[in-house]
Amino acid sequence: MVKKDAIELISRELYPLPTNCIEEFEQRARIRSVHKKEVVVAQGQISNRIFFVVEGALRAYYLKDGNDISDWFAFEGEFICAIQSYFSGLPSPHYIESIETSALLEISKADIQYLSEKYREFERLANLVTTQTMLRLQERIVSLQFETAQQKYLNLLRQRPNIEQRVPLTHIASYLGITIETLSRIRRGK
Amino acid sequence: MVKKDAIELISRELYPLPTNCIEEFEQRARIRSVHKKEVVVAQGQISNRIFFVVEGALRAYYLKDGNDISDWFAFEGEFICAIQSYFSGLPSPHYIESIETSALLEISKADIQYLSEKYREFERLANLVTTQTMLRLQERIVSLQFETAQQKYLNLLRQRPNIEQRVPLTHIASYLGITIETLSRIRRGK
DNA sequence: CTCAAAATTTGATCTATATCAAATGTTCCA
DNA sequence: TGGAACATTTGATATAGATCAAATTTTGAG
Repeated sequence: MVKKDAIELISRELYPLPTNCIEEFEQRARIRSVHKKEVVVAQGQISNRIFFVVEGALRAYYLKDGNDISDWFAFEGEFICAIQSYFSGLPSPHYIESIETSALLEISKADIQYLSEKYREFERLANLVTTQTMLRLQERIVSLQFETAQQKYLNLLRQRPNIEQRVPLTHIASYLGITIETLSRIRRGK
Repeated sequence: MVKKDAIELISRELYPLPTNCIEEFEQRARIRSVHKKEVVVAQGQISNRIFFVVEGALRAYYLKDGNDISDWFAFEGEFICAIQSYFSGLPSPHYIESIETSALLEISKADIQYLSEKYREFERLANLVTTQTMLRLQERIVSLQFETAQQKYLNLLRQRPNIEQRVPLTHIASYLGITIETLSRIRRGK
């Protein structure tokens, strides 16, 4: 069963959870299938959910002066959420949308709080996800701060070697803070 | 006494800690005075310490092609650490240095782990710091990703209205990902 | 399959910001 | 307290990457 498998995967890969915790996790989480381009969180919405990508790919993006700017990608085995809304309880500046037909494990903040309260291991797992996210954001800042368009592109390819097979170049360009035209020219030259 | 005051401030502002926890925290943390420009963490060093700024100001920076690039500022009431080294246990790419004569509350990862294990409240406090750091990094990415030099500067001033009184412009410029000359010209025009 | 819509590439400019250089202004310690 | 070291400003020029425009390629709904 997909749900149990996903939770066991999380437990195995991130932080081992005791059996009862896994069971309660299973009761409170749900599996959700989304088709390509489906919007999972809309801008302006208050979202208190975290999504774990079981299968497929999603992205978070926001609009700046009408332009679609990608801010985060999540593939199998990764988490995604409307980070600002989730932690502040305010409307999300981000959209979250699937890039491919995907299967998600979805869980609410209330359930995360309940499980964290009850199981210390769960709390630790949740905090591990936060810490890893923080470190990933830190890396990205360094990349955005002073690298050339080409360096940022090569950097991304190093971290996510097959992103080009799964994500349209438009999204990759905005994620890197450059235009599609510039990305295209960089790719030609390499 | 400075140490106790600092810890009580943390407990009050971030997450209330029980009395015994405060006492043990006090036993395990230490107050450290540093003079202006003192290097608290050097690049290449493995640092497993977190610093809370009781008084003064510090910055984290790294060298890229010989250029000094500021990456994080911490003032009274804020935390700073060599984030990558702290969490990975590997040598730090960052330096941490004081910008002013400062007083720091210093605590090691081992002590944080001990206190987190023993006191759930402490663990929650530590995770709160991580979460807030993550959100701050997220904001910064948005700013670096597609804003003009001027927008980034005004943004920073909005978040930290009196940073110019305390931090040399060189450091502000590199923090924003722009040159000192550009920063100077932006300032003239506003 | 077909064809319109969307994505990507290519080309010709433009511009914000970098780079290089030098003139002030400020700091601080011997 | 004088001056060397450092920080900031100002000016002249160069350039990476943006913008605008259009051609080509890919995609996917019917």
